[in-house]
Amino acid sequence: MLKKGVERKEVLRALGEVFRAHGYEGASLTLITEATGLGKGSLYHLFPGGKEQMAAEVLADIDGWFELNIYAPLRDANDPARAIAAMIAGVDQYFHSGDRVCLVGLVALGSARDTFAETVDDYFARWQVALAQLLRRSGLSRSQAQRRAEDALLTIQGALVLARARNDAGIFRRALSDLMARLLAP
Amino acid sequence: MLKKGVERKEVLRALGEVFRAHGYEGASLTLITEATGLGKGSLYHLFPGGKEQMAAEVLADIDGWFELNIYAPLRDANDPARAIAAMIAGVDQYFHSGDRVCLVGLVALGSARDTFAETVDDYFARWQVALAQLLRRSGLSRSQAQRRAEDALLTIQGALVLARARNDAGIFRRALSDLMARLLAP
DNA sequence: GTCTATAAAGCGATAGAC
DNA sequence: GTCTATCGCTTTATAGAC
Repeated sequence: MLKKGVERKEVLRALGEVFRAHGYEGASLTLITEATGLGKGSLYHLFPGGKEQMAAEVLADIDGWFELNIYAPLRDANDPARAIAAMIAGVDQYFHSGDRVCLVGLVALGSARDTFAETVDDYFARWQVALAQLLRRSGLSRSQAQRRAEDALLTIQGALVLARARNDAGIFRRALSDLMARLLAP
Repeated sequence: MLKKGVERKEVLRALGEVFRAHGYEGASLTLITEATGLGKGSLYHLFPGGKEQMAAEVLADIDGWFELNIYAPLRDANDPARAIAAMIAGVDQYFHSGDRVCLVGLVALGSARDTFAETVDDYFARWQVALAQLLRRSGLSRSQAQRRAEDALLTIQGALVLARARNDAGIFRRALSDLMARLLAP
């Protein structure tokens, strides 16, 4: 029965890609059955709450990934420069160097925003706090650290939007590179 | 018959708000009839191409606004500092200090991106060129100017996403304020 | 636990009266 | 130029066989 958990994870990954590609509104059950290889019956057996539950679990899964791979390392870090470099590398990896959209940002812009408002806010809030506390430890004032962390989050989101709009992954790479320098500045 | 043009503009404004609120996919004809006060018959009389034509004309209308109020002033400016301040003020006004989503960015993230790819790319490309040329005239190198203009566009988009995600318009105000300083730096 | 069949509602789009 | 009625299709969701 441990297999169940593993398989669910796999389904969530596939669901995530569908939501990323078509948005919450645009991700129809037809598209979802194709992406997961599961019939509607199986899907509603796994997710009795339907599409909303699917999206909620996908968002929770994403949150878990960032908690493990981004937020926690930020919190536990001793060396700010190394930690920031690791964060940037993790972000670059996660978003496939700008090819992959941020589902949390996408949900925030759409009409599903209200449904997932708390999850969306939490995702960014915890990121910002973890990063700001690291920057504070590196010598910045409380307000400087907070403002710089805000700038980091916003830069990543903006780079993802612009890279997609202009179909130029270089935008994302350049933005991350500049961001790292800005975060490490004295 | 001049009235016709005026009324069409009004319909396009209403359409724009529906698309902004629900995205291209989420903007159903029911929502559109409610927002415009027009029945389906009238809508298809005005826009024989249906929803796609509606969105295309809304995007063209937005493009026209930016051309007139942002790009052209940027191109014609003599005083870079004044021109950048004017751009920032115009952006702040247009996006209602972060309360209003950027439809072009929203379309870029969704699955309608391919349909409107050229329009979306053009919107950002012309903005970047106009801004970069101004920065060039203010003494920056070609690559510096281009990179800084890219940063400006990406910052605005990211600020809109994050402000909406966190439901905090202050994020947008702060981002614009910081951006102005960054653009004017030597 | 997965499937097919189907329900009920909503979708974009069209026809035709006025 | 605007309306109502309606078409054909797709949507989410359910029921029941296996």
